[in-house]
Amino acid sequence: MEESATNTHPLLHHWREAVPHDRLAHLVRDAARAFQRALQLRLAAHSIAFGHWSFLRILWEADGLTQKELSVRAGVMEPSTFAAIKTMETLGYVERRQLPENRKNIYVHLTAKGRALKRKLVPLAIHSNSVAVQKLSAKDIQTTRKVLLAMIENLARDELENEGVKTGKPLRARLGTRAASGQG
Amino acid sequence: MEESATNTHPLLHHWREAVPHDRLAHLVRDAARAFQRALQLRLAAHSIAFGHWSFLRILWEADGLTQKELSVRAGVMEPSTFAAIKTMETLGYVERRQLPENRKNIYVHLTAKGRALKRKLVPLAIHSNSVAVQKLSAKDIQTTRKVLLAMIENLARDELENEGVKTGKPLRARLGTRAASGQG
DNA sequence: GGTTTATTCTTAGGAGCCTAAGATTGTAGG
DNA sequence: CCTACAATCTTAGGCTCCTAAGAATAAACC
Repeated sequence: MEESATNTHPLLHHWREAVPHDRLAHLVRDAARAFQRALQLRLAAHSIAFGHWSFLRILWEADGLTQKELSVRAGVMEPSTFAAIKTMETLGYVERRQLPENRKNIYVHLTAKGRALKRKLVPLAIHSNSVAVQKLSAKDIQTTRKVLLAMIENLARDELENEGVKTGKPLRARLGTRAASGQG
Repeated sequence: MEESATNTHPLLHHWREAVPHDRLAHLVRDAARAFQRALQLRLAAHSIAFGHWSFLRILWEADGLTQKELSVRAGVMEPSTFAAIKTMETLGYVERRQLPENRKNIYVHLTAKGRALKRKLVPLAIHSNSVAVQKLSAKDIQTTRKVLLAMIENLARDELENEGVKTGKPLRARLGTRAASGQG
């Protein structure tokens, strides 16, 4: 490739032609970054961190969840949630409350300020998604959704199965029950 | 959702049912993380950092590239490449060389040690990919590839078009020429 | 030739996510 | 009750990637 066509965005590089069979992971990765950049740029115009978006969206639908529940729904580990929620508390988007009946759990509640963001932010996400799916058929999108979901499940299942068979570290049984059924 | 089914891997949470139309970005994101986890676990058994993998693979195919060229091919920014290559140099996988004809460029060359990793590491990636595509038809995979690529291009094009129209920061023209043609 | 501009590498600092391990609180069993 | 275990939050530190800005070099222009 000595052509060196007009250089564009890094993410656009040479996907167009060189797509051997083992590049699927790269493609998914690049797509994820493209999505993140797109939304991040729009959120930045409102001074919202990308990492807060996921939690805001969950809380708009279900206020008062614990950090643990937020972690599960956002698909991230507890420390990630903890850091994000702490910052969001500082920014005045949420409050962290304890109940006398269970002082272990921290219940996260939106403030009026946090609730008000919904109206501003949701359209940004919708727009990003619209941009992404331009000129693509609903059928192909649906197939992609199915494939992505299946890959997530395939990889998660494999990880669970390989639990104790690690060459290096023991890794402990940190993933809980092995409930991955089959295909969806 | 007070059900609290047997808790599984965070990435598996509630994708199965709740997939409204604006969750495509999430799905792509989760898939990317699943891929990363899968490969990372296997690479860790050989004490290879996930972030080095991309560069090793590029160098196996094209040794002696500059850091800039590596950045473009890996789809990351220069500082990311710089940090990775520096570490890889410390680990003895690559050497950084300068030529008298152009003292600005740094040419990155694999060492014997770096070259030897190929035999060990490539099978790991192939296996990860095989796991991911289990039970999926070649046709659906192909569609997914097409859709992901189109989304990357759609989002990149949009970013370029919105270049100067930022509400917040000027953002400068850091993306170079606006070469995004049309559809692929 | 000398000044401006562009390219490339580098430094500095931050966001988002992770694992490992500690602290606290709740639960179960003897 | 009191110990052992489990669940949740928290701390500490690391990895990957980013933007912004500085430094060095090359290329372009007058």
